[in-house]
Amino acid sequence: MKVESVRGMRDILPEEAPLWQRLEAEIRATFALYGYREIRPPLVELAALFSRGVGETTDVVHKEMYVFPDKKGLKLALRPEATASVVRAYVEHGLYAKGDLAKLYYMGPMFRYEKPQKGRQRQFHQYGVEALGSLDPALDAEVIDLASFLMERLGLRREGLLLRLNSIGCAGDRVGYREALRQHFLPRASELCADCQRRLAENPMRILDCKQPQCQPAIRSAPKSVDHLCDACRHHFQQVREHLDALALRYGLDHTLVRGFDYYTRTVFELASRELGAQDALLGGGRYDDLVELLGGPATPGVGFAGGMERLVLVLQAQRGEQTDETPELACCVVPIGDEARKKAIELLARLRRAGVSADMEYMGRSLRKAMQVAGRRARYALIVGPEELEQGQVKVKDLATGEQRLLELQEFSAAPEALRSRFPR
RNA sequence: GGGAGCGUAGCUCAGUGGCAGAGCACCGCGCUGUGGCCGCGGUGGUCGCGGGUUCAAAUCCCGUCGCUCCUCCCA
Repeated sequence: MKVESVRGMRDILPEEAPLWQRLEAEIRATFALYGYREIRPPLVELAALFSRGVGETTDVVHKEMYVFPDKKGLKLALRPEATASVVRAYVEHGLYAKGDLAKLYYMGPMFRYEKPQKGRQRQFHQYGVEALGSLDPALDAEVIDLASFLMERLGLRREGLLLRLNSIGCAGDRVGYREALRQHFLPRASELCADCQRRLAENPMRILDCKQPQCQPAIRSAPKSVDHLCDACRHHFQQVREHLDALALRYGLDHTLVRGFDYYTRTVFELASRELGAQDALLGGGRYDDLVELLGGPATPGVGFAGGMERLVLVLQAQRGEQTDETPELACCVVPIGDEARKKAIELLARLRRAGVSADMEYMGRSLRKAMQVAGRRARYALIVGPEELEQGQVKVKDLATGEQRLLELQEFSAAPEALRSRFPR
């Protein structure tokens, strides 16, 4: 049997893990600043949750979802996105009963059966927020502000980002809008690509998304969703834009932005990077005022966004390339000389760790010179434990940055943790 | 889903029919108990996998798996 990872599923190795940890910490801190609390739904849900919530005809559900039967034949799915899961949890646990706005965030792996390439894996990671319970357009703007602020904190230059905005109206508006699109595209069907001819029957809004050159003329002259909004939706969109202006958030209106999931209503937006190549979408989101009710809860509006972590890691890696961080991982490396000293060294090593001094030892049977070399790479200090020192009741501490050496009494290892720790300043 | 390129040592890659290589990394020695520089030596490979052509295949052909890029879709 050949052991290798499954296509599209990759290991995040220790080398890369600190970057992920930093990214995760930055995301959590930012979400907390905006009053969001973490929710951790399971990775596996009933497949029906997504076919109903996200939409049976969406690419993500009908082409890309991992679906499998469990031992009882129950149709399960690895989550392709998390909004449906969060809303399911919201309904299932009656979070609405608290009569307040629920501000929830999540972070974790998602699964889509796609062709892998740079910045796109089959198991990938998303972070996102969901604000459930308010129709306030200020909340739409806040969610966009949050997304934008997070990118700033991660050091993405504003000029490198592109915020696209649109409103696709409420369910009622879309009935009329779809009809208008159908009337527009039907006489031009022969100009459209094969995919779009199919979309014309299934979901004409999808045509707006098409990038095929042959479809562009018909798309450019197509009716705009913003011209088919009811009074309430038009007012809402106007308010969102005013709030964005007040927050000095720059955006471009994109009448072809319709997003890939069926649950969106009214505000939809996307943030892309100009510096990422083909997979340039950083995050996307919008309002979904019908989803809670659709999944069995009371009519409750919602707004949120989700972003991909792989792409942020790519951006952060590019940034890191310019600077070098040479802080050693450990405070101390214990280097014993001889078998007798080694026994004592193991004891001292345990004491260091209990005092909060990160420390490790040579386990590979390397020569003293080699052990010192490794210590020089991994740690700030080398603790040399040899027969000569032990005879005096001492060990030697070498500062590997300066080369200075001093002696340390063995009694010091029995002192208070803070005292011992102070002997190894980083 | 469609198109193109690439898989050779842990890493980066050279080798394009004739003994599988270099640099870096790793280990040892010079320097018997002290790292970073230098020098010398060494370990390490089913040449992604399977089949075919050939006296002979890392090299040519077919298939397959994986990665990368474009397209598509998206995060």
